[in-house]
Amino acid sequence: MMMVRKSKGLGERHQKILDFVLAYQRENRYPPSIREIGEKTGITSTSVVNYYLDQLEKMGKIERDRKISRGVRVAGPNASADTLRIPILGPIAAGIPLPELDPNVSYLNDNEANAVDIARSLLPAKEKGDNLYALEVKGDSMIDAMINDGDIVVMKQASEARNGEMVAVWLSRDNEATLKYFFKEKDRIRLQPANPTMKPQYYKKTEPLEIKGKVVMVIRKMDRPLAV
Amino acid sequence: MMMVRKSKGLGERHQKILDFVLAYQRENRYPPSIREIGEKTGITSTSVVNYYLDQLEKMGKIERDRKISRGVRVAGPNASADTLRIPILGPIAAGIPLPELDPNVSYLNDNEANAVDIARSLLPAKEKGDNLYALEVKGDSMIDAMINDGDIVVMKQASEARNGEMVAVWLSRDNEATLKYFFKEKDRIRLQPANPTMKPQYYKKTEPLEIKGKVVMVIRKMDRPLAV
DNA sequence: CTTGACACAGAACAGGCGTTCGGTTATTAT
DNA sequence: ATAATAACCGAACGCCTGTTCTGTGTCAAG
Repeated sequence: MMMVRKSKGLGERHQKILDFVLAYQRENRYPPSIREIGEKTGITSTSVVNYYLDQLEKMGKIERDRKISRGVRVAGPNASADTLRIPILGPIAAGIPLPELDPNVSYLNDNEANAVDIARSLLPAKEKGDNLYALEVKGDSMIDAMINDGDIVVMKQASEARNGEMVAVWLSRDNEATLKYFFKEKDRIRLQPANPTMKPQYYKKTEPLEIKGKVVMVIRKMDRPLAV
Repeated sequence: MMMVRKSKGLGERHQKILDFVLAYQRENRYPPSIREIGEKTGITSTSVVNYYLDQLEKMGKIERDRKISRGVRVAGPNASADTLRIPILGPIAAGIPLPELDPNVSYLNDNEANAVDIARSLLPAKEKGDNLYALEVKGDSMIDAMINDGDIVVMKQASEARNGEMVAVWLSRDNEATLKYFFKEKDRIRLQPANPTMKPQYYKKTEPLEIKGKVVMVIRKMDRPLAV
Protein backbone atom coordinates (compact mmCIF):
# COMPACT_ATOMS: atom_id res chain seq x y z
CA MET A 1 0.00 0.00 0.00
CA MET A 2 1.27 3.38 -0.97
CA MET A 3 1.37 6.06 1.63
CA VAL A 4 2.59 9.56 1.39
CA ARG A 5 4.92 11.11 3.92
CA LYS A 6 3.15 14.27 4.85
CA SER A 7 0.23 15.78 3.00
CA LYS A 8 -0.71 15.05 -0.56
CA GLY A 9 -0.42 17.92 -2.99
CA LEU A 10 1.16 21.01 -1.50
CA GLY A 11 3.30 20.45 1.53
CA GLU A 12 4.25 23.17 3.94
CA ARG A 13 7.42 24.06 2.06
CA HIS A 14 5.67 24.08 -1.28
CA GLN A 15 3.18 26.57 0.03
CA LYS A 16 5.84 28.65 1.73
CA ILE A 17 7.82 28.92 -1.48
CA LEU A 18 4.74 29.74 -3.51
CA ASP A 19 3.70 32.46 -1.10
CA PHE A 20 7.16 33.92 -0.98
CA VAL A 21 7.58 34.06 -4.73
CA LEU A 22 4.21 35.76 -5.02
CA ALA A 23 4.99 38.31 -2.33
CA TYR A 24 8.48 38.96 -3.64
CA GLN A 25 7.18 39.46 -7.15
CA ARG A 26 4.55 41.90 -5.92
CA GLU A 27 7.10 43.92 -4.01
CA ASN A 28 10.05 44.01 -6.36
CA ARG A 29 8.37 43.48 -9.71
CA TYR A 30 10.99 40.88 -10.61
CA PRO A 31 11.19 37.27 -9.46
CA PRO A 32 13.49 36.06 -6.67
CA SER A 33 16.63 34.00 -7.22
CA ILE A 34 16.87 30.44 -5.97
CA ARG A 35 19.16 31.53 -3.19
CA GLU A 36 16.79 34.25 -2.06
CA ILE A 37 13.94 31.75 -1.93
CA GLY A 38 16.10 29.45 0.16
CA GLU A 39 17.10 32.12 2.65
CA LYS A 40 13.59 33.32 3.28
CA THR A 41 12.02 29.90 3.55
CA GLY A 42 14.69 28.39 5.75
CA ILE A 43 16.16 26.08 3.14
CA THR A 44 19.92 26.10 3.30
CA SER A 45 20.69 24.35 0.04
CA THR A 46 20.01 25.71 -3.41
CA SER A 47 19.55 22.20 -4.69
CA VAL A 48 16.62 21.64 -2.36
CA VAL A 49 14.95 24.81 -3.54
CA ASN A 50 15.51 23.60 -7.07
CA TYR A 51 14.05 20.25 -6.05
CA TYR A 52 10.84 21.92 -4.84
CA LEU A 53 10.62 24.25 -7.79
CA ASP A 54 10.76 21.23 -10.06
CA GLN A 55 7.83 19.70 -8.25
CA LEU A 56 5.83 22.92 -8.30
CA GLU A 57 6.43 23.11 -12.00
CA LYS A 58 5.19 19.58 -12.52
CA MET A 59 2.09 20.46 -10.53
CA GLY A 60 1.57 23.38 -12.85
CA LYS A 61 1.80 25.92 -10.05
CA ILE A 62 4.75 27.77 -11.49
CA GLU A 63 6.57 28.18 -14.75
CA ARG A 64 10.33 28.25 -15.10
CA ASP A 65 12.77 29.42 -17.68
CA ARG A 66 15.79 27.34 -16.82
CA LYS A 67 19.17 28.83 -17.25
CA ILE A 68 17.72 32.29 -16.93
CA SER A 69 18.32 34.17 -13.71
CA ARG A 70 15.17 34.71 -11.78
CA GLY A 71 13.23 32.85 -14.43
CA VAL A 72 10.50 31.74 -12.04
CA ARG A 73 6.93 32.89 -12.31
CA VAL A 74 3.74 31.85 -10.64
CA ALA A 75 1.35 30.36 -13.14
CA GLY A 76 -2.28 31.02 -13.59
CA PRO A 77 -4.72 33.36 -11.97
CA ASN A 78 -2.55 34.66 -9.19
CA ALA A 79 -0.30 36.18 -11.75
CA SER A 80 -0.76 39.85 -12.25
CA ALA A 81 -2.62 40.74 -15.39
CA ASP A 82 -1.67 43.54 -17.65
CA THR A 83 -3.40 46.69 -16.50
CA LEU A 84 -3.87 50.25 -17.57
CA ARG A 85 -4.01 53.15 -15.15
CA ILE A 86 -6.73 55.53 -16.28
CA PRO A 87 -6.94 58.98 -14.70
CA ILE A 88 -10.18 60.14 -13.13
CA LEU A 89 -10.48 63.68 -14.40
CA GLY A 90 -13.42 64.74 -12.30
CA PRO A 91 -17.15 64.45 -11.80
CA ILE A 92 -19.87 64.15 -14.37
CA ALA A 93 -23.27 65.55 -13.45
CA ALA A 94 -26.16 67.06 -15.31
CA GLY A 95 -25.51 70.66 -14.43
CA ILE A 96 -21.76 70.98 -14.71
CA PRO A 97 -19.54 71.06 -17.79
CA LEU A 98 -17.70 67.88 -18.69
CA PRO A 99 -14.05 67.59 -17.74
CA GLU A 100 -11.85 66.94 -20.72
CA LEU A 101 -8.64 65.12 -21.37
CA ASP A 102 -5.88 67.63 -21.95
CA PRO A 103 -3.19 66.10 -24.16
CA ASN A 104 -0.70 68.60 -22.86
CA VAL A 105 -1.06 67.45 -19.31
CA SER A 106 0.78 64.39 -18.12
CA TYR A 107 -1.29 62.13 -15.94
CA LEU A 108 1.66 59.85 -15.43
CA ASN A 109 2.20 60.88 -11.88
CA ASP A 110 -1.39 60.52 -10.90
CA ASN A 111 -1.58 58.51 -7.77
CA GLU A 112 -3.95 55.68 -7.20
CA ALA A 113 -6.58 57.88 -5.62
CA ASN A 114 -7.21 59.76 -8.85
CA ALA A 115 -7.11 56.81 -11.17
CA VAL A 116 -8.53 53.38 -11.78
CA ASP A 117 -6.61 50.30 -12.85
CA ILE A 118 -8.30 48.34 -15.60
CA ALA A 119 -7.10 45.06 -17.01
CA ARG A 120 -6.37 45.32 -20.70
CA SER A 121 -8.38 42.17 -21.23
CA LEU A 122 -11.51 44.06 -20.22
CA LEU A 123 -11.04 46.76 -22.82
CA PRO A 124 -11.64 46.48 -26.53
CA ALA A 125 -8.56 44.95 -28.09
CA LYS A 126 -7.70 47.99 -30.12
CA GLU A 127 -7.49 50.36 -27.17
CA LYS A 128 -3.90 51.24 -26.55
CA GLY A 129 -4.75 53.33 -23.56
CA ASP A 130 -4.09 56.77 -24.90
CA ASN A 131 -7.14 58.98 -25.01
CA LEU A 132 -8.75 57.09 -22.19
CA TYR A 133 -10.00 58.82 -19.09
CA ALA A 134 -12.59 58.27 -16.41
CA LEU A 135 -15.32 60.35 -14.79
CA GLU A 136 -17.15 59.83 -11.55
CA VAL A 137 -20.91 60.16 -11.76
CA LYS A 138 -22.46 62.56 -9.26
CA GLY A 139 -26.16 62.48 -8.65
CA ASP A 140 -28.98 60.53 -10.21
CA SER A 141 -29.19 62.43 -13.47
CA MET A 142 -27.71 59.56 -15.49
CA ILE A 143 -30.29 57.07 -14.35
CA ASP A 144 -31.82 56.93 -17.79
CA ALA A 145 -28.43 55.76 -19.04
CA MET A 146 -28.58 52.95 -16.49
CA ILE A 147 -25.81 54.68 -14.61
CA ASN A 148 -25.95 55.39 -10.91
CA ASP A 149 -24.58 57.94 -8.51
CA GLY A 150 -21.00 56.96 -7.73
CA ASP A 151 -20.44 54.92 -10.87
CA ILE A 152 -17.22 55.37 -12.78
CA VAL A 153 -17.45 55.76 -16.52
CA VAL A 154 -14.38 55.07 -18.61
CA MET A 155 -14.36 57.25 -21.69
CA LYS A 156 -12.42 57.53 -24.88
CA GLN A 157 -11.78 61.02 -26.14
CA ALA A 158 -13.80 61.73 -29.27
CA SER A 159 -15.63 64.57 -30.96
CA GLU A 160 -17.59 62.40 -33.34
CA ALA A 161 -19.40 59.12 -32.98
CA ARG A 162 -20.87 56.33 -35.01
CA ASN A 163 -24.46 55.24 -34.73
CA GLY A 164 -25.22 53.17 -31.68
CA GLU A 165 -22.27 54.32 -29.60
CA MET A 166 -22.86 55.80 -26.19
CA VAL A 167 -21.44 59.28 -25.94
CA ALA A 168 -20.97 61.97 -23.36
CA VAL A 169 -22.40 65.20 -24.76
CA TRP A 170 -22.75 68.75 -23.59
CA LEU A 171 -26.15 70.07 -24.64
CA SER A 172 -25.73 73.80 -24.76
CA ARG A 173 -29.45 74.11 -25.58
CA ASP A 174 -30.31 72.83 -22.14
CA ASN A 175 -27.00 73.63 -20.48
CA GLU A 176 -26.64 70.05 -19.48
CA ALA A 177 -24.26 67.11 -19.64
CA THR A 178 -25.64 63.69 -20.43
CA LEU A 179 -24.82 60.16 -21.51
CA LYS A 180 -26.87 58.80 -24.38
CA TYR A 181 -26.73 56.48 -27.34
CA PHE A 182 -25.98 58.46 -30.47
CA PHE A 183 -27.83 58.07 -33.78
CA LYS A 184 -27.49 60.30 -36.79
CA GLU A 185 -30.74 60.21 -38.79
CA LYS A 186 -31.75 61.88 -42.03
CA ASP A 187 -32.16 65.42 -40.79
CA ARG A 188 -31.72 65.16 -37.08
CA ILE A 189 -29.75 63.59 -34.31
CA ARG A 190 -31.38 61.17 -31.94
CA LEU A 191 -30.11 60.74 -28.42
CA GLN A 192 -31.49 57.50 -27.05
CA PRO A 193 -31.50 56.66 -23.34
CA ALA A 194 -30.09 53.26 -22.41
CA ASN A 195 -33.22 52.44 -20.48
CA PRO A 196 -35.55 51.04 -23.15
CA THR A 197 -38.62 52.34 -21.34
CA MET A 198 -37.55 55.94 -21.87
CA LYS A 199 -38.13 58.14 -24.89
CA PRO A 200 -35.37 59.57 -27.08
CA GLN A 201 -34.58 63.26 -27.52
CA TYR A 202 -34.13 64.83 -30.93
CA TYR A 203 -31.81 67.60 -32.04
CA LYS A 204 -31.58 69.46 -35.31
CA LYS A 205 -28.31 68.87 -37.12
CA THR A 206 -27.60 72.55 -36.92
CA GLU A 207 -27.97 72.70 -33.18
CA PRO A 208 -24.78 72.82 -31.20
CA LEU A 209 -24.15 69.45 -29.65
CA GLU A 210 -20.68 68.85 -28.31
CA ILE A 211 -19.58 65.25 -28.20
CA LYS A 212 -16.89 64.97 -25.59
CA GLY A 213 -16.19 61.26 -25.69
CA LYS A 214 -17.44 57.73 -26.15
CA VAL A 215 -18.26 55.54 -23.20
CA VAL A 216 -16.02 52.49 -23.16
CA MET A 217 -16.94 50.95 -19.86
CA VAL A 218 -18.96 51.53 -16.70
CA ILE A 219 -17.84 50.37 -13.28
CA ARG A 220 -20.06 50.27 -10.26
CA LYS A 221 -18.50 49.52 -6.91
CA MET A 222 -20.99 48.33 -4.32
CA ASP A 223 -18.80 49.38 -1.46
CA ARG A 224 -21.26 50.58 1.06
CA PRO A 225 -24.86 49.56 1.63
CA LEU A 226 -27.79 51.54 0.37
CA ALA A 227 -29.23 53.69 3.16
CA VAL A 228 -32.96 53.56 2.62
CA MET B 1 25.03 78.52 -25.54
CA MET B 2 24.14 75.00 -24.66
CA MET B 3 22.53 72.84 -27.28
CA VAL B 4 21.51 69.25 -27.20
CA ARG B 5 22.50 66.79 -29.87
CA LYS B 6 19.25 65.27 -30.91
CA SER B 7 15.95 65.70 -29.13
CA LYS B 8 15.55 66.83 -25.58
CA GLY B 9 14.15 64.29 -23.18
CA LEU B 10 13.66 60.86 -24.70
CA GLY B 11 15.76 60.10 -27.74
CA GLU B 12 14.99 57.32 -30.15
CA ARG B 13 17.06 54.78 -28.26
CA HIS B 14 15.62 55.77 -24.92
CA GLN B 15 12.15 55.13 -26.24
CA LYS B 16 13.16 51.91 -27.90
CA ILE B 17 14.62 50.56 -24.69
CA LEU B 18 11.62 51.65 -22.68
CA ASP B 19 9.21 50.01 -25.09
CA PHE B 20 11.22 46.83 -25.18
CA VAL B 21 11.46 46.49 -21.43
CA LEU B 22 7.73 47.01 -21.17
CA ALA B 23 6.94 44.47 -23.86
CA TYR B 24 9.43 41.95 -22.53
CA GLN B 25 8.06 42.27 -19.04
CA ARG B 26 4.55 41.76 -20.34
CA GLU B 27 5.49 38.64 -22.20
CA ASN B 28 7.84 36.89 -19.82
CA ARG B 29 6.75 38.31 -16.48
CA TYR B 30 10.36 38.94 -15.56
CA PRO B 31 12.61 41.79 -16.70
CA PRO B 32 15.17 41.47 -19.48
CA SER B 33 18.92 41.36 -18.92
CA ILE B 34 21.15 44.15 -20.16
CA ARG B 35 22.42 41.94 -22.95
CA GLU B 36 18.91 41.07 -24.09
CA ILE B 37 18.01 44.73 -24.21
CA GLY B 38 21.09 45.39 -26.29
CA GLU B 39 20.40 42.62 -28.79
CA LYS B 40 16.84 43.66 -29.42
CA THR B 41 17.51 47.36 -29.70
CA GLY B 42 20.56 47.05 -31.91
CA ILE B 43 23.09 48.10 -29.30
CA THR B 44 26.14 45.92 -29.45
CA SER B 45 27.79 46.92 -26.20
CA THR B 46 26.45 46.23 -22.75
CA SER B 47 28.08 49.38 -21.49
CA VAL B 48 25.97 51.49 -23.83
CA VAL B 49 22.79 49.87 -22.62
CA ASN B 50 23.96 50.57 -19.10
CA TYR B 51 24.65 54.13 -20.15
CA TYR B 52 21.08 54.58 -21.34
CA LEU B 53 19.57 52.81 -18.38
CA ASP B 54 21.41 55.23 -16.13
CA GLN B 55 19.87 58.13 -17.98
CA LEU B 56 16.40 56.64 -17.91
CA GLU B 57 16.77 56.14 -14.20
CA LYS B 58 17.77 59.77 -13.70
CA MET B 59 14.71 60.81 -15.71
CA GLY B 60 12.60 58.71 -13.36
CA LYS B 61 11.35 56.49 -16.15
CA ILE B 62 12.71 53.29 -14.69
CA GLU B 63 13.97 51.93 -11.41
CA ARG B 64 17.01 49.71 -11.05
CA ASP B 65 18.37 47.37 -8.49
CA ARG B 66 22.03 47.37 -9.37
CA LYS B 67 23.99 44.21 -8.96
CA ILE B 68 20.80 42.18 -9.22
CA SER B 69 20.21 40.27 -12.43
CA ARG B 70 17.30 41.63 -14.36
CA GLY B 71 16.77 44.28 -11.72
CA VAL B 72 15.16 46.75 -14.10
CA ARG B 73 11.58 47.83 -13.84
CA VAL B 74 9.54 50.50 -15.53
CA ALA B 75 8.41 53.10 -13.03
CA GLY B 76 5.05 54.66 -12.57
CA PRO B 77 1.64 54.04 -13.99
CA ASN B 78 2.69 51.76 -16.80
CA ALA B 79 3.58 49.24 -14.21
CA SER B 80 1.11 46.47 -13.86
CA ALA B 81 -1.22 46.75 -10.91
CA ASP B 82 -2.06 43.92 -8.62
CA THR B 83 -5.02 42.04 -10.03
CA LEU B 84 -7.32 39.23 -9.13
CA ARG B 85 -8.63 36.72 -11.64
CA ILE B 86 -12.28 36.05 -10.90
CA PRO B 87 -13.99 33.11 -12.60
CA ILE B 88 -17.18 33.67 -14.54
CA LEU B 89 -19.34 30.78 -13.42
CA GLY B 90 -22.14 31.27 -15.86
CA PRO B 91 -25.15 33.35 -16.79
CA ILE B 92 -27.64 35.04 -14.54
CA ALA B 93 -31.14 35.50 -15.90
CA ALA B 94 -34.61 35.66 -14.45
CA GLY B 95 -35.74 32.20 -15.33
CA ILE B 96 -32.70 30.06 -14.65
CA PRO B 97 -31.19 28.99 -11.34
CA LEU B 98 -28.13 30.85 -10.12
CA PRO B 99 -24.73 29.27 -10.65
CA GLU B 100 -22.86 28.84 -7.41
CA LEU B 101 -19.26 28.83 -6.33
CA ASP B 102 -18.22 25.30 -5.53
CA PRO B 103 -15.40 25.35 -2.98
CA ASN B 104 -14.36 21.89 -4.07
CA VAL B 105 -13.69 22.95 -7.60
CA SER B 106 -10.46 24.66 -8.47
CA TYR B 107 -10.86 27.58 -10.81
CA LEU B 108 -7.11 28.06 -10.93
CA ASN B 109 -6.77 26.81 -14.44
CA ASP B 110 -9.57 28.92 -15.77
CA ASN B 111 -8.38 30.65 -18.84
CA GLU B 112 -8.95 34.25 -19.62
CA ALA B 113 -12.14 33.60 -21.53
CA ASN B 114 -13.96 32.37 -18.45
CA ALA B 115 -12.67 34.96 -16.06
CA VAL B 116 -12.25 38.67 -15.51
CA ASP B 117 -9.19 40.41 -14.15
CA ILE B 118 -9.95 43.04 -11.55
CA ALA B 119 -7.44 45.32 -9.91
CA ARG B 120 -7.34 44.83 -6.17
CA SER B 121 -7.56 48.58 -5.78
CA LEU B 122 -11.09 48.48 -7.18
CA LEU B 123 -12.32 45.99 -4.65
CA PRO B 124 -13.13 46.65 -1.01
CA ALA B 125 -9.90 46.49 0.95
CA LYS B 126 -10.91 43.48 2.96
CA GLU B 127 -11.56 41.23 -0.03
CA LYS B 128 -8.86 38.66 -0.26
CA GLY B 129 -10.29 37.19 -3.40
CA ASP B 130 -11.57 33.91 -2.11
CA ASN B 131 -15.32 33.51 -2.39
CA LEU B 132 -15.46 35.87 -5.31
CA TYR B 133 -17.04 34.90 -8.58
CA ALA B 134 -18.70 36.59 -11.50
CA LEU B 135 -21.89 36.11 -13.49
CA GLU B 136 -22.83 37.37 -16.90
CA VAL B 137 -26.24 38.95 -17.13
CA LYS B 138 -28.47 37.57 -19.86
CA GLY B 139 -31.55 39.45 -20.91
CA ASP B 140 -33.20 42.57 -19.62
CA SER B 141 -34.68 41.14 -16.46
CA MET B 142 -32.22 42.96 -14.20
CA ILE B 143 -33.09 46.37 -15.54
CA ASP B 144 -34.73 47.35 -12.29
CA ALA B 145 -31.36 46.74 -10.64
CA MET B 146 -29.77 49.17 -13.10
CA ILE B 147 -28.06 46.24 -14.71
CA ASN B 148 -28.10 45.56 -18.42
CA ASP B 149 -27.94 42.60 -20.71
CA GLY B 150 -24.29 41.66 -21.04
CA ASP B 151 -23.13 43.23 -17.80
CA ILE B 152 -20.81 41.32 -15.56
CA VAL B 153 -21.63 41.20 -11.87
CA VAL B 154 -18.89 40.33 -9.44
CA MET B 155 -20.28 38.53 -6.43
CA LYS B 156 -19.12 37.39 -3.05
CA GLN B 157 -20.45 34.11 -1.84
CA ALA B 158 -22.92 34.59 1.03
CA SER B 159 -26.08 33.08 2.39
CA GLU B 160 -26.98 36.01 4.60
CA ALA B 161 -26.86 39.74 4.12
CA ARG B 162 -26.98 42.96 6.06
CA ASN B 163 -29.50 45.67 5.38
CA GLY B 164 -28.75 47.75 2.33
CA GLU B 165 -26.54 45.21 0.58
CA MET B 166 -27.38 44.13 -2.92
CA VAL B 167 -27.88 40.41 -3.10
CA ALA B 168 -28.53 37.76 -5.69
CA VAL B 169 -31.52 35.72 -4.57
CA TRP B 170 -33.45 32.79 -5.87
CA LEU B 171 -37.13 33.35 -5.28
CA SER B 172 -38.68 29.92 -5.23
CA ARG B 173 -42.10 31.52 -4.84
CA ASP B 174 -41.80 32.96 -8.33
CA ASN B 175 -39.17 30.56 -9.61
CA GLU B 176 -36.97 33.47 -10.45
CA ALA B 177 -33.47 34.82 -9.93
CA THR B 178 -33.06 38.50 -9.19
CA LEU B 179 -30.71 41.19 -7.92
CA LYS B 180 -32.14 43.48 -5.26
CA TYR B 181 -31.20 45.52 -2.24
CA PHE B 182 -31.90 43.53 0.88
CA PHE B 183 -33.70 44.88 3.96
CA LYS B 184 -34.86 42.88 6.92
CA GLU B 185 -37.82 44.63 8.53
CA LYS B 186 -39.88 43.78 11.61
CA ASP B 187 -41.86 40.90 10.20
CA ARG B 188 -40.95 40.77 6.58
CA ILE B 189 -38.13 41.06 4.11
CA ARG B 190 -38.07 43.89 1.65
CA LEU B 191 -36.33 43.53 -1.69
CA GLN B 192 -35.74 46.97 -3.12
CA PRO B 193 -34.92 47.60 -6.77
CA ALA B 194 -31.93 49.82 -7.41
CA ASN B 195 -33.98 52.02 -9.66
CA PRO B 196 -35.63 54.48 -7.26
CA THR B 197 -38.71 54.80 -9.45
CA MET B 198 -39.63 51.18 -8.92
CA LYS B 199 -41.56 49.64 -6.06
CA PRO B 200 -40.14 47.10 -3.61
CA GLN B 201 -41.33 43.52 -3.19
CA TYR B 202 -42.13 42.06 0.20
CA TYR B 203 -41.65 38.55 1.52
CA LYS B 204 -42.73 36.92 4.74
CA LYS B 205 -39.85 35.86 6.93
CA THR B 206 -41.05 32.32 6.71
CA GLU B 207 -41.00 32.25 2.94
CA PRO B 208 -38.07 30.47 1.34
CA LEU B 209 -35.67 33.03 -0.03
CA GLU B 210 -32.25 31.80 -0.93
CA ILE B 211 -29.50 34.39 -0.82
CA LYS B 212 -26.74 33.21 -3.09
CA GLY B 213 -24.32 36.09 -2.80
CA LYS B 214 -23.68 39.78 -2.37
CA VAL B 215 -22.97 41.99 -5.32
CA VAL B 216 -19.51 43.52 -5.02
CA MET B 217 -19.17 45.22 -8.36
CA VAL B 218 -20.83 45.63 -11.73
CA ILE B 219 -18.92 45.98 -14.96
CA ARG B 220 -20.42 47.09 -18.21
CA LYS B 221 -18.35 46.85 -21.36
CA MET B 222 -19.59 49.06 -24.18
CA ASP B 223 -17.90 46.94 -26.80
CA ARG B 224 -20.34 47.04 -29.63
CA PRO B 225 -22.84 49.68 -30.60
CA LEU B 226 -26.51 49.47 -29.75
CA ALA B 227 -28.45 48.24 -32.73
CA VAL B 228 -31.68 50.22 -32.64
C1' DC C 1 17.23 -6.48 7.62
C1' DT C 2 17.38 -4.70 3.13
C1' DT C 3 15.81 -1.89 -0.45
C1' DG C 4 14.26 2.10 -2.37
C1' DA C 5 11.89 6.31 -2.58
C1' DC C 6 11.95 10.74 -0.43
C1' DA C 7 13.64 14.96 1.76
C1' DC C 8 17.53 17.32 2.48
C1' DA C 9 22.59 19.38 2.77
C1' DG C 10 26.93 21.03 0.86
C1' DA C 11 30.23 21.82 -2.52
C1' DA C 12 31.84 22.66 -6.98
C1' DC C 13 31.23 24.07 -11.84
C1' DA C 14 29.94 26.87 -15.70
C1' DG C 15 27.62 30.19 -17.74
C1' DG C 16 24.80 34.54 -16.93
C1' DC C 17 25.08 39.17 -15.95
C1' DG C 18 26.18 43.89 -14.16
C1' DT C 19 30.18 46.78 -13.83
C1' DT C 20 34.21 49.10 -15.20
C1' DC C 21 37.76 50.79 -17.97
C1' DG C 22 40.35 52.12 -22.02
C1' DG C 23 39.52 53.75 -26.47
C1' DT C 24 37.07 55.88 -30.80
C1' DT C 25 34.18 59.14 -33.32
C1' DA C 26 31.45 63.09 -34.18
C1' DT C 27 29.44 67.34 -32.75
C1' DT C 28 29.77 71.80 -30.56
C1' DA C 29 31.64 75.65 -27.92
C1' DT C 30 35.66 78.63 -27.55
C1' DA D 1 42.10 74.66 -34.71
C1' DT D 2 41.27 72.83 -30.26
C1' DA D 3 39.23 71.32 -26.23
C1' DA D 4 35.16 69.46 -24.21
C1' DT D 5 31.55 66.42 -24.31
C1' DA D 6 28.04 63.15 -25.73
C1' DA D 7 27.48 58.80 -27.89
C1' DC D 8 29.24 54.87 -28.69
C1' DC D 9 32.28 50.01 -28.85
C1' DG D 10 34.87 45.88 -27.00
C1' DA D 11 37.00 43.39 -23.60
C1' DA D 12 37.90 41.94 -19.13
C1' DC D 13 36.70 41.24 -14.20
C1' DG D 14 34.07 39.18 -10.73
C1' DC D 15 29.98 38.35 -8.39
C1' DC D 16 25.38 36.15 -9.20
C1' DT D 17 22.86 32.23 -10.24
C1' DG D 18 21.12 27.84 -11.99
C1' DT D 19 22.80 23.16 -12.35
C1' DT D 20 24.74 18.95 -10.96
C1' DC D 21 26.91 15.55 -8.17
C1' DT D 22 27.94 13.19 -3.93
C1' DG D 23 26.34 12.06 0.45
C1' DT D 24 23.21 11.52 4.63
C1' DG D 25 19.22 10.34 7.39
C1' DT D 26 14.35 8.83 7.51
C1' DC D 27 10.51 6.01 6.67
C1' DA D 28 7.68 2.37 4.68
C1' DA D 29 7.29 -1.81 1.91
C1' DG D 30 8.99 -6.46 1.06
